[in-house]
Amino acid sequence: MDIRGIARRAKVSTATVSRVVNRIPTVDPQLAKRVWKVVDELGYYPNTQARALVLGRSRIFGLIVSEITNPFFPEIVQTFEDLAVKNNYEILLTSTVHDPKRMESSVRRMIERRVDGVAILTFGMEESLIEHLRDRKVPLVFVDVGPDVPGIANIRINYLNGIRQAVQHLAALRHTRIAFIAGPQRLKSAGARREAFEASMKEIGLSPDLIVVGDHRMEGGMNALLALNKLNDPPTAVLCSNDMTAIGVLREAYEQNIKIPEDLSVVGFDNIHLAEFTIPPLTTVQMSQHDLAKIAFNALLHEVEDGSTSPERHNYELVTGLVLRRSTALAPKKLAATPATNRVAKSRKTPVPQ
Amino acid sequence: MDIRGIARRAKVSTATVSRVVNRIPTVDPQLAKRVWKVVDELGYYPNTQARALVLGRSRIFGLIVSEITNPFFPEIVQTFEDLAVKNNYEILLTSTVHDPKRMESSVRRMIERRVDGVAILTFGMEESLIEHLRDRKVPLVFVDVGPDVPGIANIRINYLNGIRQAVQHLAALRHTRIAFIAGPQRLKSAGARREAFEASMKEIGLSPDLIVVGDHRMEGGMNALLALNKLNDPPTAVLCSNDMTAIGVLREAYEQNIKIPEDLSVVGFDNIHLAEFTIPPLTTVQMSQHDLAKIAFNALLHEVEDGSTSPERHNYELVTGLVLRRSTALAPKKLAATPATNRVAKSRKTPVPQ
DNA sequence: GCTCGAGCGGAAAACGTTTGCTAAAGAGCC
DNA sequence: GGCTCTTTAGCAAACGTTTTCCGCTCGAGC
Repeated sequence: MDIRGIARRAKVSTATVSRVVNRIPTVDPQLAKRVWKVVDELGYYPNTQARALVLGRSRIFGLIVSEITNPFFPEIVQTFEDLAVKNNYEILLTSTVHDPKRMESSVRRMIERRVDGVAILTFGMEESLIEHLRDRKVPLVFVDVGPDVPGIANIRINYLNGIRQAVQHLAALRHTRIAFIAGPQRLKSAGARREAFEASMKEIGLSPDLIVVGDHRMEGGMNALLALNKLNDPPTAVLCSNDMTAIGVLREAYEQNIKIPEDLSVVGFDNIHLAEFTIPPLTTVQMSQHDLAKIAFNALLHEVEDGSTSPERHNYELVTGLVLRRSTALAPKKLAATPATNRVAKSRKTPVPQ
Repeated sequence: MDIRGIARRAKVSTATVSRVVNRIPTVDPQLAKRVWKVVDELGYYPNTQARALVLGRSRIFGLIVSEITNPFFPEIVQTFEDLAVKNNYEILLTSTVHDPKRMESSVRRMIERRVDGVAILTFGMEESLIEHLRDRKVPLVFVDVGPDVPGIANIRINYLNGIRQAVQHLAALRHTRIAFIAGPQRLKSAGARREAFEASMKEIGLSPDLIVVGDHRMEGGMNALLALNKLNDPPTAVLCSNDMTAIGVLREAYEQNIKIPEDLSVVGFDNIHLAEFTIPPLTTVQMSQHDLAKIAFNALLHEVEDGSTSPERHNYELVTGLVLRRSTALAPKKLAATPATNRVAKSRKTPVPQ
C-alpha cells in the first residue's frame, strides 16, 4: 500500500506517483488519470511521517492549555481545530493541569514530534523550557502568559477596557462595596485582571481592597463568597476573575439564600457559552475565544509559511467589553441590622415542599 | 542535532547512540555515560517520526469526539491524555461537530498519520469509513455508538439500570406525568436512553409517550420545556437525555418562573462535573467519564501491545446509577385551574428592584 | 601459545517519502 | 533531415532512526 506498490501497479516510477498525488502539474494528464485510478482502487494514503521526514515540516501545531476541563478552553480548541483542518494541519493537544512535570513532558513531546509551532495557553511555564523551544527555532505564540521576549508572538488582552466598564456599571447601580475574586496568584493573566480592577476602582474613587483569591474554578467561587460573607460589612457586588468563579458564586449564593441580583450583583469574565445559561444569566466581560484562537493560529501559520520573524508584526491585542445580562441590579438599601443577619442559610437537604 | 551528530561528537556509531537512548543494556556503562553526556549537552531529542517509520508504530492514538465544546467530552479527553502521557502515547484529537465531511477528514487524517488505534465517540459515522480503518487493521474501539461487528471493541453502557432508578425515584415522589427529552434522533446512544426510559415507564405502569426531542445542548433543553408547557396537561417531571439538556430546562424554567423542584422535577444524565453546580444542584444519572476513558484507552493499548484480537475480551460494560441532588421533589398537588395559567412569565429585562 | 566463547560496538539495510538532476522523446525551425 | 528547445518521466540521494548481522577484543581453558 505504499507509494512503490502504487508505482508498480501503475507501471510508473515513485517520483511520478508522488507528483500526481501532490498535484504537481508537470505530469501528463493521461498518465495522471491512470495513476489516480490505481490510487483510488488500492486506497492509498500517503504516509505523513515519511513525508515530514524529507520535508522537514510535520504540519503539526502544538497546543498547550492549562486545563481542558475548564469550559473556556474547549471553545478555543474547537476553533483552533477548525482552522487546522482547513489548512491541513494537525493539532497536538496537551493539558498541563498546572503540574510542572506535565509542562515539561508537554514540551518534550512537542519537540520529539517535531511540531511546526506551539501555542501556549498555560502559565507558570519555566523559562528554561521555553528556551528549549526557542533553541530549536520552533515558532511560538503565547496568549497573555508569555514573557516579554522580543521575537515571540504574544497576544495581549486589553483587560482594562472591559473591567473598567464592569466597575463603572456597578458604580452606576450605586454599589460602593465591590469585591474582586482573583484567579490563582501565579497566573499572570489573573494578575492583570486584578490590576485592571484596582485601577478601575481607584479611577472612580472607590477602595479596591476587597479582594479574595480563588482558583478559577467553581469551587473557588463558592469558597470566596463564603469568606466574603463572614465579613462585618459584606460587599453588595462581586466581580470575578472568570466565569467559572462566578458560577461558583451563584451556586453558593443559592445555598445561602442570597438573591441574585437583588441582594448581590455578580459579574463574570470571559463570556463563555455557559454564561448565557446560568441562573440568572450572567453579566460578564466578553473576550472572544474565537478571535483568540484565530489570532494564535494565524500567527503560527504566518511564521511557518512566510518564515517571517519580524517582531513588530507579533503584537496582537484583543479587546474586551461588558455584556449585560441579569446578574446585576441596583445596590440593596442599607438595612439597620448588619446585612448578614437576615440571610438565612437554606437547608442543604433535598427540599420536600408541602 | 540528529543521532549522527551525537555519534560523531561521542566518537561512537549511531547504533550505539540509539541503544543508549533506548536503554538497551548491551552497552558498556562507561560508554553509555559518555554518550549521555553528549546527548544532554547538545539537547538531543530523538525524531519520533523517523523512529515511527522504521518501527511501524507511531505511538499515536486517535480520539474522535462529536463536540469538544460539550462538557461531557473534555473530562474524557483529560483522562485519555493522562493515560497517554503515562504510556508514552500521543493523542490526535478531532471533533466532528456532527458534520459528515469532518468525519471523513477525521478518518483520513488518522490514517495518514498512521495512528496505532482509534477511539470513536461520535455517531453517524458511515460504515464505509469504518471499513477503511478496518482494512488497515487499525485497532478500533467504539463507545456505545459502534456497529455490532465482531472483532471491534465496543463499550456498552447499561442505561437501563440508571434510568430505571430515575423513573422509580420520580414515581416514588408521586409523579405520574413524566416527560423525556430525547437526544438527536440519529444518535444511537440517545436512542438507547430513550428506549430505557420507555421500558422503565411501562414496567411501573406509566405511559411513556410524553417525549420531545432535543439536541443534547442547552438550547434544545430550553425549547423542549417550552414545548412541553404548551401542552394541556404539562408534565410534573422531566427526565433529560443528558445534563446539558437539563441545564437548558433549568434555565427555561427560571425564565417562566417555574420553581424547581417545587413545580417541576428535573433529572439529567451523565453526571458531568457541572451538574453539582447548577441551581438547584442536579439530580442525575451517573456514568463515569473517567472509567469510560480508561476502558477505551486500555482496550486500544492491549490490542496494540499484545496484538490480541480475541473478540471475547472486547466486551465491556459500564454501569449507571442515580445520584440524588436537589432538582427533584414530591409532585405538586393538582390545582383546579390548568397548571399553566398560574405560571407567570418573568420579564426578560434586567430587573431593577426597588 | 593456541583455541574458543562471551561481550560489545559498528556497518549497512530498511522504513516511505520528495526532488534535483538527467535523459528521452517529440515539436518546431531552418 | 538535422538541429535546438521543451516537455515529461525516471534514477537515486536524502531525511533520521532501528536493528540484524558480523567482526573485533579479551580472558579463560587447555
